[in-house]
Amino acid sequence: MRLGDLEKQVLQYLWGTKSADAKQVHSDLSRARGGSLNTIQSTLDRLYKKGLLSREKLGHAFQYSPAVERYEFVGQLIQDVTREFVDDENGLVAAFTSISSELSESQLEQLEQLIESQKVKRQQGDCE
Amino acid sequence: MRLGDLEKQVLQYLWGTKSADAKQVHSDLSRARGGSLNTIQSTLDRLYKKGLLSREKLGHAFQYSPAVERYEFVGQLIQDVTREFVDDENGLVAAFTSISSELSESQLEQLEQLIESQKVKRQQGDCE
DNA sequence: GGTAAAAACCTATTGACGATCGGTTTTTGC
DNA sequence: GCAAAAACCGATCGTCAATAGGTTTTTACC
Repeated sequence: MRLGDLEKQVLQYLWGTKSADAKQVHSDLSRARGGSLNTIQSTLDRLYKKGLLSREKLGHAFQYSPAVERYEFVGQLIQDVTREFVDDENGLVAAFTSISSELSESQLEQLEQLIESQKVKRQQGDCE
Repeated sequence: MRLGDLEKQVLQYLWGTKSADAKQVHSDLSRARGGSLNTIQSTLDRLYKKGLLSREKLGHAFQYSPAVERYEFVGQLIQDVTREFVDDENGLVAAFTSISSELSESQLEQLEQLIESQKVKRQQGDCE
């Protein structure tokens, strides 16, 4: 999934506001960077076609909102990039090893809890 | 850091063999996909200029080898992609949350140990 | 030391793709 | 129905990877 700079900005914007039409996005983003409404429109359209945004006719214009949860998406990208460069099953863990030294105390703490709760979740009812 | 398909293949190849010259890379990779020696040469050169390979004149030809450790590199990519889409400090952890459900039992185990050893490492001598 | 082969290097050309925007069609509201 | 707004189409530009031909440089051997 290749995203250009503007696409990223727009996506970020929508993660922040949850929902907006082209005009809104343009008026907020163009403040800092200029560009025409059309550019924003086709960027929104591109993101929509990539499945990253959903849209709905609300009155006159399309109302766009993120179709993917922010951290879901980043998680997906992480898995993509891992699979892309690592064959074996434990590549993610290996890559994480090299990251671990740069994590803060509290991040380590959070991760530990995350893992713990994941393990608990599996012991009791392995639903779905 | 944008890498094309061939660049990835070459990088993977060199992570596997540790060191090779253009001719070797070409003869091994072209078996499956064809392409000229020149293509491999400029791909190696591009990767070298990106800092992903190092090279050394060995006899006549350049001997290329990875300048980055495989999992270091993937770890870097993970951090890049995280920073790119997440502002706050805990983005990586949040993204990891969405990944955690897809991890195997043993992967969770490994991560837990990794975190534990990292914590221990910090308690005793917080060197450098 | 001159010459032929090999390697490095330079330089297009092609193909994707994002960014940008002009122009046309469709929709909407009065 | 008509004017304004929005959607849609298409063209151009810039970037960059892939590819490979051609030229220069290096190497090795006689």
